[in-house]
Amino acid sequence: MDDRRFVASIYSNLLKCYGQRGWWPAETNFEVFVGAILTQQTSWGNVEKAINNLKNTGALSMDSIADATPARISRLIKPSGYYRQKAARLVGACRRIKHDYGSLEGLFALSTKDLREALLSLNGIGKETADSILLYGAGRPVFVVDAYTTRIMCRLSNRFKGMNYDLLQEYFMLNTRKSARLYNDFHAQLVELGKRHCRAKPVCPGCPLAHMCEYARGRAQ
DNA sequence: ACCCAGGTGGCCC
DNA sequence: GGGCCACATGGG
Repeated sequence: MDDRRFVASIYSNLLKCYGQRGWWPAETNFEVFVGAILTQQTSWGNVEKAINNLKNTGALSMDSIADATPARISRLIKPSGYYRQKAARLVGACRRIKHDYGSLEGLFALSTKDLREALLSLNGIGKETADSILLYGAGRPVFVVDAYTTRIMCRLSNRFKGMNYDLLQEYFMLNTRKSARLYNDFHAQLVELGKRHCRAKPVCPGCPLAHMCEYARGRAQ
C-alpha cells in the first residue's frame, strides 16, 4: 500500500469510528491562542478551568493580559499547571504581539511561513503550539504533530520510529491534500484515538486501526 | 501511591 | 543533532 493510501485509510477508519470531531472548543481566535499555550503537557479539563477563570474576570483578551502582571495571570490559570511559567510566557507573548503587530489580527495577517516564524520566535511557543495556532486559530493548512500522533504512527509501523516532528509533519503533508478542514479533523481524530486507547501495549482491544498495524498485516506489508 | 496529560526551553555533550 | 531536566495541577 502506498503512503497516500495508507494515510487516507488511517483517517477514513477514524472518521468512520468517531465521526467528525469539529475541533478546538473556543469562541475566538484569541481563546485558541491562549488555550494552545495552556494545554501544553496538560489535560484539556484543567485548561477549561483556567480559561473560565480568565473569562469570568474579563481577563481573556490581548489587552488585559498584556497589561496584567504575571502574578495576577498565574493565579487565574493555576488549574492548568506550570502556572508561573505559562503566565510569564502568556504576558510576554501578548506584550510582544501588541508591540510588533498591534493585535492578533495584525499578527495573523502574515503569510503562513512568516506567521509560523513569528510564533516560533515567541518564548513558550514551540512547533506544536505554533502549528495548532496556525491551524485552529488562523485556519492555515498545517498538519499538527503531537505525542499521540508519534505514538500512533510508531505503533502502526516501525518505519516511523525515530522520526522527529519535522519529518512526521512532512510525511503527512506530502501524502494528503493540503486542507485546513482535513488537518483540523485529522488531528482531532488522532487525539481521540490516543485518549481512548492504551499508550504502551502493542495491542489495543477495540482500536479502529488494529487491522492496520504492521504486526497484523504480516509479511506481505 | 503512582502515572500522565493535545510541550517548551535551557543546558550539556 | 539528541538526551536529560524543571516546570505543577488534577483525574484515573
